[in-house]
Amino acid sequence: MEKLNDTLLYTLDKCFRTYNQFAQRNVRKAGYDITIDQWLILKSVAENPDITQNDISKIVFKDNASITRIIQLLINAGYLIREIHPSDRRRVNLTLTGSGKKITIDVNEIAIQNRTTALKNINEEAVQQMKNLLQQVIENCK
Amino acid sequence: MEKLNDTLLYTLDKCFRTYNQFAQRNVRKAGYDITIDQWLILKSVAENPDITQNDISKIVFKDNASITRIIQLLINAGYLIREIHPSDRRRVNLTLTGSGKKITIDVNEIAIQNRTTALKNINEEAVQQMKNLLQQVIENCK
DNA sequence: CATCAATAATTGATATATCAACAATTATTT
DNA sequence: AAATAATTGTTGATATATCAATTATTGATG
Repeated sequence: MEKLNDTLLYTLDKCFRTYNQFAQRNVRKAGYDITIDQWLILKSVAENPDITQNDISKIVFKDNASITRIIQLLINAGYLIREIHPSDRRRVNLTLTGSGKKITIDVNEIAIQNRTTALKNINEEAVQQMKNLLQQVIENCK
Repeated sequence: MEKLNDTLLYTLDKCFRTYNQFAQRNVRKAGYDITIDQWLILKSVAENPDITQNDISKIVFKDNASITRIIQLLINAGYLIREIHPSDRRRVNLTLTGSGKKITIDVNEIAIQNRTTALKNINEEAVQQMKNLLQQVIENCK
């Protein structure tokens, strides 16, 4: 039987988890009480002011139900406001609060730094090539 | 602010999830009621008969607590037997049952097929290079 | 316009991830 | 040998993932 750690999925999994834990650790260390996943949602609202939760779920590649619950936590934390959308009562209208805006920007700085560290000694071309390969794998799995 | 989907972490995340969902779907479609994560644990027991739960957690890159709970599910499903280790009463002794052995092998076949599909049109050299890059990222995050 | 289909979001159930606290056992130190 | 430290695993609490069922609303069709 093929050894576990020879597979690409294994390395992918390990890399993603290592990166994610590393990034999360640095955010905590800087004193911010937010997860990377929560920040990604704040960021997608910041970048797309009129976005729906459905679209967020596609962007951050998570289930609709997860988005609802994470957003509830972000509201509890005072980073987001949820209202009924004026032109479509099925939708929600998400707005960043002042502290929501601040933490989105602050954590973004840390995220950029994280990326720099994670990609140390890897040239831009190689990163691009890796992205292309990952994209090809994604296509193959559809 | 940098767009979300330009980042490597994003593509990594997406690729891993897509691959995982794809693999999981194929396992279900073949009629097996087991998750990829559960199968990975069965497989690591099959490959390392005297393994501890601590070591499993390192191999599959998960928390100790998660391993305990997943193993409990595998016991409930009749795939694993847990006993006290004869020479160290702190440890557990994990053994695959007959159906545990069978499903480990069966799902392995599907996993090999999944990998082939996922890596279609990607040559061996590129896969190896991607693994190396991912490994480099892992090192950078330590 | 009444009905049916589609869409947006929520909720429930179960599995898993993570951290911290804990219990049991074994190893080490003095 | 007794005290202390280290190791192995479990449990509790909370967050998240996933699927299915449900509600509310809007859109489409006859």
